Amino acid sequence: MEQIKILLADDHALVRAGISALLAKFPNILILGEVENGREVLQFIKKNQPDILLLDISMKELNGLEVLRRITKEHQNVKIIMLSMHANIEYVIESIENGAKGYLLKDAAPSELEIAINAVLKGEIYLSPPFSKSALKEYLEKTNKKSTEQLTTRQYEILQLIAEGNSTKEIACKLFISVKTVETHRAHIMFRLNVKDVAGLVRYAIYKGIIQSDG
Amino acid sequence: MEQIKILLADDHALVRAGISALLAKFPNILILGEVENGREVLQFIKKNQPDILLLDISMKELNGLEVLRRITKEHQNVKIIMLSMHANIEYVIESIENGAKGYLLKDAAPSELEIAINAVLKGEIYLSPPFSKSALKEYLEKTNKKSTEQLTTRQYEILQLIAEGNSTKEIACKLFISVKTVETHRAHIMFRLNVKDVAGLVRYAIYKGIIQSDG
DNA sequence: TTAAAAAATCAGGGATTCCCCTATTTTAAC
DNA sequence: GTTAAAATAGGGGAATCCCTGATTTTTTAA
Repeated sequence: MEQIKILLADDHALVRAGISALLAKFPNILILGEVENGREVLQFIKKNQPDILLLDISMKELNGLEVLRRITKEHQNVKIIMLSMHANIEYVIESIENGAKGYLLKDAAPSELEIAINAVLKGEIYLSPPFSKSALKEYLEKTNKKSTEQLTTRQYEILQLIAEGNSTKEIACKLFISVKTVETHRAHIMFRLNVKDVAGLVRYAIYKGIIQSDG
Repeated sequence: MEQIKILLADDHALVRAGISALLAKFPNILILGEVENGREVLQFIKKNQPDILLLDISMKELNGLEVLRRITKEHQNVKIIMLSMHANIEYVIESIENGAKGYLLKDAAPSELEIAINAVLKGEIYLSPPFSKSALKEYLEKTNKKSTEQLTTRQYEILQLIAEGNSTKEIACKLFISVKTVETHRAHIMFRLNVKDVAGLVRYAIYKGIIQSDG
């Protein structure tokens, strides 16, 4: 039996070591590496090809969803299972839409780990029990609704600059566009996200992991 | 060698199983039980006497700090080590003041677990490295109340309103003060916190837990 | 391939806010 | 009882925000 190569990403060393210890019980599983934030995931994955990435959502530097978006574009061969303490259906949907093959609650029974890993290796999608059935329904409903909460690359770029604290003028300079254009973009972004002020944009950006609240 | 009896309390089954697996490597450690919330800790401890309680802070039902307060009054023989993902010195101080013998970050290296357990069994107090040395210093400084990064009640109140997305005018109305006063307050707050825009205020507020990025 | 939709660009003008400075009153500290 | 800090507020100019409207480019769909 060939070994399953796994990369484990979680920002809490204890949790990481724990899950590692759990997985060590299975002889056909090999922990290729452990990393503690999103940035390290991207670095690691450039040099190594794990079969499965166990990816915690709440990480510093770059959060899991953000990492997910960046990886799935270029590394389709890596199957990603999200690890999360959030039982929000929104996270599940967002994860699956962005190419994750599984969504595992930290609340889950340890035995689920093995089940999830085997499932995604077979090409299936695995969701922790609270979701499984209802999730897909809601998912289908949402896909018909165009997922309003989606920004274009440009809008995303500008949102990031705003949330980082750049003024309208600074953004205009950096992107070589007019102040007026930046204002229009900001208005569009706010409309899309259903937010009415800059504070809301910053909260959204942090919530989504586009920027970090520290540093 | 006598066995060390441990009770493990954490609301995430995976994490619990992981730490359990880690501890299982030590023959002189016995996991007396695992529980998933504060209420269960209290129930368990009525019937069994672990030597050590590994107590996660963020749990549903009853959170760790609350459990800590209730247990230390009646069960002084149980040594409690807090488990936490929060690196806030405030939590550490609160924990130790309420009778915890240790404060372990989930960020900690797995080897710390053993070190911490041995330390508290000897009657010492163990804190995760980021604190250890600086913690007591900061504690002493705080009791003297200097800390530049401290806001007045009014400033705190206004910071919160700003970060929640209220405009200057809205804040002025809510607090029955002039728009100009709000502006002055905001300037003072920014000076204190060394930030230069509203985005920075929002990031700070989220970082400090004054507001949440969701909801 | 062409027509339609969406995205990206920019502007005018008025309301609002921001920024720097100054200033008074109230409250705390020593 | 003097000093220091906090809370209050104003003037004035620069910058930003908000709404409407518009052009060009790109993407999507028929």
